Amino acid sequence: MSTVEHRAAALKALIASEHRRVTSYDVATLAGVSQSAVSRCFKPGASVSKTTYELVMKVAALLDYIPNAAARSLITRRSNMVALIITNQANLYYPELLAEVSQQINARGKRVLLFTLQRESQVDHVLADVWQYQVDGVIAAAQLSPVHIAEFERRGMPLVLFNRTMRDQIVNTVTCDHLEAGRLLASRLAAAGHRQFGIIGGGRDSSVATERQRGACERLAELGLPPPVVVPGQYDYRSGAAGLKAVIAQLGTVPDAVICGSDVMAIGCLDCARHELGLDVPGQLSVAGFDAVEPSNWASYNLTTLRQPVPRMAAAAADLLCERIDSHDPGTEKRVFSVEFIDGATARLTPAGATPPRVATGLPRPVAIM
Amino acid sequence: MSTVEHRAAALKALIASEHRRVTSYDVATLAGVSQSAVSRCFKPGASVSKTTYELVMKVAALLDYIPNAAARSLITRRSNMVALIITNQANLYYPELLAEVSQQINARGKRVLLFTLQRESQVDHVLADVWQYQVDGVIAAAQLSPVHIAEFERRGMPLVLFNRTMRDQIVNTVTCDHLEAGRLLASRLAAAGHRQFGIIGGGRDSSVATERQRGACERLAELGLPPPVVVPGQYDYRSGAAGLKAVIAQLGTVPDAVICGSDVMAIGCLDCARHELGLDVPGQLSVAGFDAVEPSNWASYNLTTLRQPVPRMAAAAADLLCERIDSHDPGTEKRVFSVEFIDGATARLTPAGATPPRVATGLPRPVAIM
DNA sequence: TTGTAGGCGTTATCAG
DNA sequence: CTGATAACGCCTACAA
Repeated sequence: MSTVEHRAAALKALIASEHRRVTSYDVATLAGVSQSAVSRCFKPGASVSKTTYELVMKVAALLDYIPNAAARSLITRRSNMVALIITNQANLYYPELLAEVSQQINARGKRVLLFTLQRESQVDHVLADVWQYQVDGVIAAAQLSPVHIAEFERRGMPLVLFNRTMRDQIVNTVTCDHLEAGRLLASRLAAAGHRQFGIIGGGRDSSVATERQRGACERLAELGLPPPVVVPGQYDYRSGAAGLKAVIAQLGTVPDAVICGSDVMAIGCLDCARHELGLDVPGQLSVAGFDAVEPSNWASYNLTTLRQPVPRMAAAAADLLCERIDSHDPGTEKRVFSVEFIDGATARLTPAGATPPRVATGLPRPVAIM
Repeated sequence: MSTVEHRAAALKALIASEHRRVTSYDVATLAGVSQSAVSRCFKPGASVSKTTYELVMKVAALLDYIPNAAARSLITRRSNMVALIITNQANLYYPELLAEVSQQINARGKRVLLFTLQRESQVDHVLADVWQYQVDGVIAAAQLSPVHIAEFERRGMPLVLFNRTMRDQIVNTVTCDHLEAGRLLASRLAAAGHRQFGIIGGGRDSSVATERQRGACERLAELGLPPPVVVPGQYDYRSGAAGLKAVIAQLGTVPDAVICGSDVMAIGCLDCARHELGLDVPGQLSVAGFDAVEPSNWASYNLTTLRQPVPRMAAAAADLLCERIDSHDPGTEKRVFSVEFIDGATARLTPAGATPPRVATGLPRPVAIM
């Protein structure tokens, strides 16, 4: 007499010899039910009797059967995959972004198909793959052109941009208010008496750095302070040192404060100031960054910086995308978060809320800065 | 008279109204060829006349047609996807690993399905997804149990472990020789006259830290030095400071050198020694790490450490996996890389190749240390 | 609750 | 080189 275990083993051997996979049909045959019954057992909330369910599951386990996602997505037209397009830089500087997005997407029953970009030019290649793989939606932490955005539109592919803003584009985004962040930093530094600023910006393709820089400049102008010296940077450690020297060269003297477009540049700036130029920070020079990356909090730096709520932003991006996927509604939405001020030890600051210097324009001073 | 462009536009509208995708059949109809002809045009190296090819491609472009990967993988039994399983920690400390692996996999015509692990317990969940999605192979930078490994075997799923070794398991791995790295560091420090060592290890589940630690201890014993004080760590900044204090407490004095299981811990140790305990590093205490992460090279640290050739290892992992996938050969292989010594400024060292102290056991001294 | 039958969109085979 | 036809493994009305 042959038990179901024995017959399962024999069937498995046969299947292996035929170089094919275990299918729902195999399970059905062995369990003595129809193929659709098996299918229903693997669909949550389907109508199956408890007896059938248990029998099918037992046989499935015996055969190591697992439904084939490709076949499923063919008929459901849902791959349950989301593409995540991210630049190398973004992952280097916010490694937690990836983990958070991935966790959030998985928590919503979808998988992440990952594409990392080394160069801007790889975008076209990556998008071709995205269309092929029939992902349900895309989260992009990379610069897309309006032409690319239009293609998403045309194909009806839900898209969420992470920390990228596109002027005049109707598209879902999750961002921090980087303009406000730049203004805030300028306000706080100006309130503490800094007058001459240097700014080390980010790359040309980064809307984030541009916004931060614009916010700071705007605010300094409002306060009637002398125009800051602005030099470009590439977001890396070396840019910080090079940027500081360039600022000093252009100014002919050491500025009161340097605002850097990212923490890594701020740290480069800081190390250069202290170890290479022998400057006292914050005594002679204040240095501030953006992002609050892990090293900014280390004892050797203790950087004055602004933190983005990356985990919350990642969750929002996942949320927003899944909403768009499930609702089939092409409407767009922008979710904007505020930064958190990190009062480190690399800038001379007066306590938040202290009276800032009267603004040159004579405007009433803002009620609250933070 | 209706041009092909007009008819394409009309067909697209029809397809959209039917809520279905553009298929190769649509292209075939519009181009006046068979569906198989269209299929062949998208298969590199297939036998198609130039005329047909160009006609089909033109029509395909007009319709925005792109082959459906799910349907293809159903029949070819190849998804051209590779799962990458990585712990959050690994991505935090080696963010370049992800980018490199991803690039290498893409360069080989495959995509990366990403799974990040927050906890060990998520492995089972992740593996279930891996089977569902019919990936062609898996690269794992996470700890898998022998039971998991056996399941890969059973399902004939190619697997490459990244920087994890499994005793008595027949499995493909790409690793650094961490035992050798630990020995090397101990040798160099001992050669420079350090006698009493402290070691801050890694978590229990990390074979990497264990090997490094074992190598160092082994070598110190061979050299007849007093047994080092070993304390556990969790790979993070705080563990470095806590570890240093624990070592000092256990020893009753400051050791000559502390070997840390990772750079981040070494940096924590360094900051604690300098800023909290007021110790002169390397004057009173030498500190060394492992991994040569980016901050280890910053001016404030300039850490003595060992670098793993991460890009080469990533390429090797991708290579090895693709080989296993394409060859259908279940044979396994282990690729082992050597670390590179980074002679920073946090340890007193004599130049490489200088005569080390005679070993206590009287064995002939090794020909070359590096 | 269960089984039957058709189709998702592609590639592979084979005859012409 | 080209076209007809049969899979691939599953989901889903629909009928029983």
